[in-house]
Amino acid sequence: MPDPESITNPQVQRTHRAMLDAARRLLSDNGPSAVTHLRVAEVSGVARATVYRHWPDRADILLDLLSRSADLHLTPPPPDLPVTDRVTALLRTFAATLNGDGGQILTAMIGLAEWDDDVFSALERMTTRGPQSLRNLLATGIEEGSVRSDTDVDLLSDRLIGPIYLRRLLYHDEVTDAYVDDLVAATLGPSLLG
Amino acid sequence: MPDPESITNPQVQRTHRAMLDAARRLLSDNGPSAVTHLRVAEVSGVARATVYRHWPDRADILLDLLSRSADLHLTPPPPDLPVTDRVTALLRTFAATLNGDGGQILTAMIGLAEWDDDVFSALERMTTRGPQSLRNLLATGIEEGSVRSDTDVDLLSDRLIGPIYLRRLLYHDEVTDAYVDDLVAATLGPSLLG
DNA sequence: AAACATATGATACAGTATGTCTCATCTAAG
DNA sequence: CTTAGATGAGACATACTGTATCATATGTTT
Repeated sequence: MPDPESITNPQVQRTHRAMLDAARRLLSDNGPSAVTHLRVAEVSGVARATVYRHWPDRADILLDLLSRSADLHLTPPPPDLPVTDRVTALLRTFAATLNGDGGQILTAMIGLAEWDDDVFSALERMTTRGPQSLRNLLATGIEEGSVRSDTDVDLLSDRLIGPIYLRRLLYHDEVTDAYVDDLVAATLGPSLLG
Repeated sequence: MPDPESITNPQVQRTHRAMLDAARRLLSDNGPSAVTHLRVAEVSGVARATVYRHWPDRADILLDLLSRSADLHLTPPPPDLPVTDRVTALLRTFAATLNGDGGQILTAMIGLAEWDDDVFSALERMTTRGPQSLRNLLATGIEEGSVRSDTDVDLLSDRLIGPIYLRRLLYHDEVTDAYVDDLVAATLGPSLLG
């Protein structure tokens, strides 16, 4: 059985990567229920026993896969722009990730996290890092005066991210840049009038 | 095999209901993957063959269960109140449903709809009725002048519902009345200043 | 009340999936 | 070269899946 944390053996790295790639494809094509030891073995070409050696429990495969993919790429943009523009840029990259593979992975995690605490922990790590950088950005805006000072930062973050999630996860609509622009304008715009 | 649409036979009604109750409990306790013919038969006390007679495919059980539960109770409140108060009342009942069983069922549907078109159709019916009554309410507000006329109704609906979904589905936090109140105040409040 | 139609229960059956084990072979590292 | 560890191939028992059969129970009709 290979060491789960620091894998130095290149043979182990190869098989592990091949199996994870297969699991990723299975998840993307057929959903979480398709990610089993048997099917991962079939798709990856690795022996079934080896899949069990790496992940004794079926949920471990998904958790490993999801933990590695749990990056929504909500990196803060360069600080030489107005806050509202930086917020827009941040949310655009976030929406782009949701439109791509991130949306499916997030969907899978939401469906599993309700009944699996480990998946929920991974989901929590995945969904707190992004909003945090957004909150920092909004806090900067409040200091600058470009965002209303009586606005709750946490709620404001929810109001910017919530509609984007809604559109992707429930409506299965692509989140366009125009949608993000309108959302930011409607949410942060009126503050300039106060 | 019983007629799926108009069941008049009381015997069929009994077994069908018993099996659906078992499926509901299994879904709530252990998630969609636990809703199988075998386990529904065990929990309900019905013979396994009978479960197959009612739903030949495993997904049909969930789809039947989800379609019946797909009511988010987004009923419009009495029209003798200001629009913003009616919006608040509407969203409060919506949040209450999400806090209860509706949240788990919706979570299950989101996780399945990504890879099952039939579930997505059911999800679509479930998530369009509610926003529609909200949109009608917001349109009334625009006519009255209590909501900014330059606001896109669809976007405004998303901005009110999105954060509520976000809080329940991703954060697993209870959506309190206070949260709804703050959300409505922040979203519709500034319009009064314009 | 009797006769008919249908749904259910119980069981059997083959096929497949799951989880564990063994051992020969292969790979990596000293 | 030698040794430790990982993999491949297969066996094995168990459980789950999907279908079929037939006796029994239930509902409907005359």
